[in-house]
Amino acid sequence: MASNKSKILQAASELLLEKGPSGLSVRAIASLAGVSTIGIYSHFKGKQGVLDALYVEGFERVYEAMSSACEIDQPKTAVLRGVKNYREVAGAHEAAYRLIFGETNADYEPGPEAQAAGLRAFTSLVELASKLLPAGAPKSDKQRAALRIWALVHGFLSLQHHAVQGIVGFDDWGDQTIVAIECIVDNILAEGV
Amino acid sequence: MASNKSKILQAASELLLEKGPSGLSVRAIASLAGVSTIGIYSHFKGKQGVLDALYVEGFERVYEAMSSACEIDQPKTAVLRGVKNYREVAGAHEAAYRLIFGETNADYEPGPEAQAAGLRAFTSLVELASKLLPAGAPKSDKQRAALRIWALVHGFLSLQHHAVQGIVGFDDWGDQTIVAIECIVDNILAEGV
DNA sequence: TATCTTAGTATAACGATGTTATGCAAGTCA
DNA sequence: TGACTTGCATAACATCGTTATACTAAGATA
Repeated sequence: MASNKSKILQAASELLLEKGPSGLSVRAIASLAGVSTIGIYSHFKGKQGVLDALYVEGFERVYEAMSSACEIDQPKTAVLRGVKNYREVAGAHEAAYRLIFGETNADYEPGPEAQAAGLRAFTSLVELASKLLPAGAPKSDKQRAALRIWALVHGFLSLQHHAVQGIVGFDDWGDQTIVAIECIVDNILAEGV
Repeated sequence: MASNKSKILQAASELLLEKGPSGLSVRAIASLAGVSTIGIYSHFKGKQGVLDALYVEGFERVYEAMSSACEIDQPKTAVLRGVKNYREVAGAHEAAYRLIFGETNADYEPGPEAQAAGLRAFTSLVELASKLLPAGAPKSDKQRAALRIWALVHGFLSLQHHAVQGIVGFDDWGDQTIVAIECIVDNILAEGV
């Protein structure tokens, strides 16, 4: 039997997906989970706690997407695989992705555990990007390479999620992302960061 | 004498800047502007209308940043100037920038006028990016080039605004953006899109 | 056994939010 | 003048996140 705690998380996830951020109220979560509103406060630290849990879930998916790509030996192939994985995760769980990037609740600030999950995900991305650099490259170089890749991939996703979608008829966001990433990756391989 | 309408806008802008999104309540705006809450509904279409006005303001600044860079003849110099202008605008008006990218109020969806302002800004960006392509290049190619640049610049800004700021000690976001943009620009100049 | 502590729940309420119904004052035009 | 629109103020509405209070059930301790 599922615990009330897990039922609350499940309900919150469903609501965020189907009703959007504005439908994610404490009362709605409690009602869908079949508990009283106070349950949100006994099992989590209020709405903030529930959002934190979803935030962690979201970044853990990113972590796995990067880690699995890390297993590929060939550096460029591994990075491109990671980018595709990242886009798949962001597409399949758009609500969680928006939460991660602060587009869900302006008041929400991730708590310590949530930030730790973000750090783990970023670390796995740095590890993936490091494959493009010499083994002994300094940490700051690795981070720079990772950020360059992440900025580009996330930038495309953010524009894609944004109203620009309506402005410019465009159906090959994924291909465009890959082309641009290849350009950046080749540059890193050739010149470092 | 300033009209009540302009006083409301001014108050909303100040509140968003100083108190953040959560401080931007209808009552707070009205109070700071020295009008009654109902004034927000006679002069604008409620909170949505005020946000629309700020949204338009924000995109108009982006438009100007792109247009002024367009006056530079040398293509690469013009684009780099545009990127620097864009980052300056986003930095000087971070609250407005976040509003534009949906990080302020999850419920808010830009109305028709706001979307039109966004389109104008994007058009000026396409015009700027077009300098990198042959004069007769198809519109879709120009849009692709513009999106590639925009995604990278915005991606860096979004990560910079994000919690990543705390995760990775990093103080040369601007330089990193320029380096990556140069890579993309050179690639477009050499191979098209 | 009897009492105490603790966790989880339910009800109801608090303050704050966006919005609106009602009423009033002033100006405009027939 | 009389009918009308426009702008404002007050007060109220439903909903939001949160919490104070009280109750139940289980486990621990004497």
